[in-house]
Amino acid sequence: MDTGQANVHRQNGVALWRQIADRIRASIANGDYDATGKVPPEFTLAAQFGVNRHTVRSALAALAQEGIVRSVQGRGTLIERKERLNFPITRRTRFSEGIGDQAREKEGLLLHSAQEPASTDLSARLRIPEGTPVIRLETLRKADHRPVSRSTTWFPADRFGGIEEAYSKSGSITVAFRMLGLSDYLRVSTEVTATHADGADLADLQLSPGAIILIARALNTDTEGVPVQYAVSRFPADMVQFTIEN
Amino acid sequence: MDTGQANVHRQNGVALWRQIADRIRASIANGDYDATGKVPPEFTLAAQFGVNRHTVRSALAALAQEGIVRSVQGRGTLIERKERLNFPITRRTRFSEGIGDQAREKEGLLLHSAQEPASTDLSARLRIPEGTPVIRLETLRKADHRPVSRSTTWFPADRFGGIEEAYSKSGSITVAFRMLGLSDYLRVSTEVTATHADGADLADLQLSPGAIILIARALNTDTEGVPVQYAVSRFPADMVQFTIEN
DNA sequence: TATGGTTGTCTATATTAATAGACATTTTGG
DNA sequence: CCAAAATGTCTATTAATATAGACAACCATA
Repeated sequence: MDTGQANVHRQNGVALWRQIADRIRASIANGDYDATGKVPPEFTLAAQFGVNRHTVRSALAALAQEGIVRSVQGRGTLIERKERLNFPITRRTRFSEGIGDQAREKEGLLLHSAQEPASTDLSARLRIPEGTPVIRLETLRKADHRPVSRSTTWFPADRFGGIEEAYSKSGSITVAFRMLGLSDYLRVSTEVTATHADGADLADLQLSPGAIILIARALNTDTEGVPVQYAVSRFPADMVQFTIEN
Repeated sequence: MDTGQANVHRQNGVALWRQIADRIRASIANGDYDATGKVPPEFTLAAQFGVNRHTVRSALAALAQEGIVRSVQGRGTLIERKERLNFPITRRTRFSEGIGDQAREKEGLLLHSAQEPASTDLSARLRIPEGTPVIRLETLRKADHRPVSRSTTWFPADRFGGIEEAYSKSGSITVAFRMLGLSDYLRVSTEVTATHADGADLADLQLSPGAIILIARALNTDTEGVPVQYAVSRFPADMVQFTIEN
């Protein structure tokens, strides 16, 4: 669709090798090299981007570090991994079902949980008085053993006491809710923004610096419209896209 | 909500000053400095990020270049501009109404138009035979004289001949559709991804290199469900967020 | 098995990014 | 008006980034 044959820029605070790495990563995700299963030769890429071959090699080294490509002397640079998960955002958005069969193994890990008073912002979103106790879960989700999202999520403590255990056991919010007597819930709003990955993202999501993060801030309610969960989730932008079906 | 007190990273291909500029820009957009209307002193920022004061100065110089801050000797670094437009994505998403009163002046510019045969991908999305003529519009949207999106959008040529003129005159897709006899249309799907800004983005959207772009790929149909428009729009991520209300 | 295409490694050099320190200049507020 | 708190400017040094060229090592295949 978009050719994207824009050239690479100097003196912008982003090293050439990183810009090139980002471009190649995007091309791979886009399926541009599917015919061969290989990235074009270093020589060709260097000419294409108008840089020295060594600069391209730096870019490929970075991608190899991420596990996306593997260079083999004499053969070329092979594509190892190529994925972009699609997350449908609907009134009935659920993480695990959303992935569907895009991944064989799905995992939900509880990194940390705590009880705390609701901040001003949070209390407004959950429609509870400021300072009301809420349970905060820090979770990491994986698909086929690759981390795909890092979430911070809050629940009213009075209604969902013990949800940390329920989630820890089941690895699923949907199941945890069910264990606590909430059989159904609805996504009422989702805000989507994007930013550069910070240190925590790099560590948790196993990204390389300079990566882009998609952020979704979501509010779920029960069928009566009473807020039950507010979540801020961070996804690696090169692995994930959101789809909103109306 | 998220404190974001992650530190800055070295040797990642992204210059420290750029990482710091991005962080400060985000803090400004987030309203962190609203109390004073000023960015903290260079000394303080340097300590906060663990870098030399000169490095912070480079970051602030970049933000000044973007018109976001203005440094005044003796006083400090004043915040000039602070905006993040919100775009609701619903079944009845329209650009101009979506912005609503978030901007006083709204503009839609036609950069270029052409007629071309539909590609494989496009024909599938618009549900027309491959190669069927489509009209492509390249548009730029502004709010209060600042560019907020750069779109490429396609229409079936047989049904919407002359839409380039209609858009050019009105600066609005909604109005252009109406001029061609389509009084109503619906957003059926939107895909959201993010990437680094490329050269064209930098030029068209007046961004500084390294900026992040939110990409929305949208399909609109008439009330009968027949596709009438497919659009790929690019938004500066630090100025825009999407909201999906279910 | 020879050859062309490809990645791996090495040396050298120039430019950019980052640190460090000192001091000048300007504004604000007591 | 003075002092504190800012930003502005200058010099010097080190580390990271990028270019350039040459050649070795390896793989596929004709």
